[in-house]
Amino acid sequence: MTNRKRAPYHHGNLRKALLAAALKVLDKAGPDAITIREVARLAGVSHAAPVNHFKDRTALLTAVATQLFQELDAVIEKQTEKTQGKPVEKVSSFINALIAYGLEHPNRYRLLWRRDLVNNQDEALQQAMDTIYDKLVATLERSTRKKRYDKHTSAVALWSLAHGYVSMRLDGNFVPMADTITKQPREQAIVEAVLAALNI
Amino acid sequence: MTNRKRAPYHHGNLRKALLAAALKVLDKAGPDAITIREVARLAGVSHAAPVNHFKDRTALLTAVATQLFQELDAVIEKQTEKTQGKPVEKVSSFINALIAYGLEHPNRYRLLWRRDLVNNQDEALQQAMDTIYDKLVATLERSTRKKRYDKHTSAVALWSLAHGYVSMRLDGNFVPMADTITKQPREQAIVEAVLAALNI
DNA sequence: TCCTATATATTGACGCTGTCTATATATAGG
DNA sequence: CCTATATATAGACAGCGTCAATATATAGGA
Repeated sequence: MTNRKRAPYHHGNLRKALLAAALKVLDKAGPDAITIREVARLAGVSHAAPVNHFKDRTALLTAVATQLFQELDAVIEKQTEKTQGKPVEKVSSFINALIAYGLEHPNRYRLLWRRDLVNNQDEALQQAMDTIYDKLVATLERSTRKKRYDKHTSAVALWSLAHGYVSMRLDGNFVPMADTITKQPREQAIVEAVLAALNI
Repeated sequence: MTNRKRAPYHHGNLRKALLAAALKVLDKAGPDAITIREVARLAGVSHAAPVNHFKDRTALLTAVATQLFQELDAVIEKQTEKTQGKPVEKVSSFINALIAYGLEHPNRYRLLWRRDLVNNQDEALQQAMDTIYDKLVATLERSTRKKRYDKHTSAVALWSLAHGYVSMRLDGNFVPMADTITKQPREQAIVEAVLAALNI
């Protein structure tokens, strides 16, 4: 009857230390730079110590990604909560928070979508992702205006737009510029356009 | 005065063979599976032979990516050429061709946007990418309807939407389904919605 | 308090990788 | 024919993930 949550034996809390080290490496050098041996070094343990907490590299990255999805959820929650007004304002806040998170934390955002690096069957990971998507759909449902498309089409459109935009920005494919007609920041213009098209 | 284009000495045309092998590995196992040693094995040469044609792994992947961008350009060109009608039809064809390519060639599409694996300063690569984007902007310019947003905002919106949608689909985040209101395939609905919002 | 089962950590090994150096060989062009 | 050059090989090195064997610290029952 050992309790996983209690401080462990030798290191103190190696699991937490490894996650912290992985996050540090991630922010500095990107997803591929997270190696078992490097995080072990940063935590001050041998290269084989992490296996007691993460069975392989994929498990470590899955845990990091799960944590980041929860962080993203919290950030979005905070932004949408303080937004007053019509449902469209809530949805707008949601999408803008998603975009802002990606631009502020490039490598964290990159890991979120490197599905080849994580265990996609992991329940905690799936739940963390689903939570966010479900909240978007729920927010869309608050809008009572007559829609041309169903709620999932709207969610997919907004999510795709935001994800595509952030991805391209992080890849350096387009620079942040204002629209020459509306004078808005480009990302604001495209989100607004899609919200209007969907009649949110 | 040697001519790079002529058949080389020992292998015949190792450069071409390496690129073909890399493409084969890519389709089967994804970008990360392309290793110098594996493509050398497939080409029947020693592990150090490729260095004469690609100075390192990044150079090899850059060449593959450049080739794929050219392939994508050709596919889009073919689709838009045979599309008759209003400018909006041309733009629609362009975006649909982009989406179709991604869904048909998942690993090729993935490599295109793995900027960490290629040399982003490579001129041929940049040119191949720019060619495609420039064609989208040029196609948008054919439309004479009064726009709410400038051509780059429109291009960014459409490109982001398509890229985000394909990325999420390839990650298995949403399944292909019809919109329950319009009965259209989801990707058709979202592209149509954005085209309408942009007044193309 | 001691004893033992278990959780945790270390050491060393294996095969894989990219890349470098030294060496070998085939071809081109004078 | 001869030499410079392009191309290919063989071997080495460090870093990686992972596994097996071993060591050690802790928990909980006797």
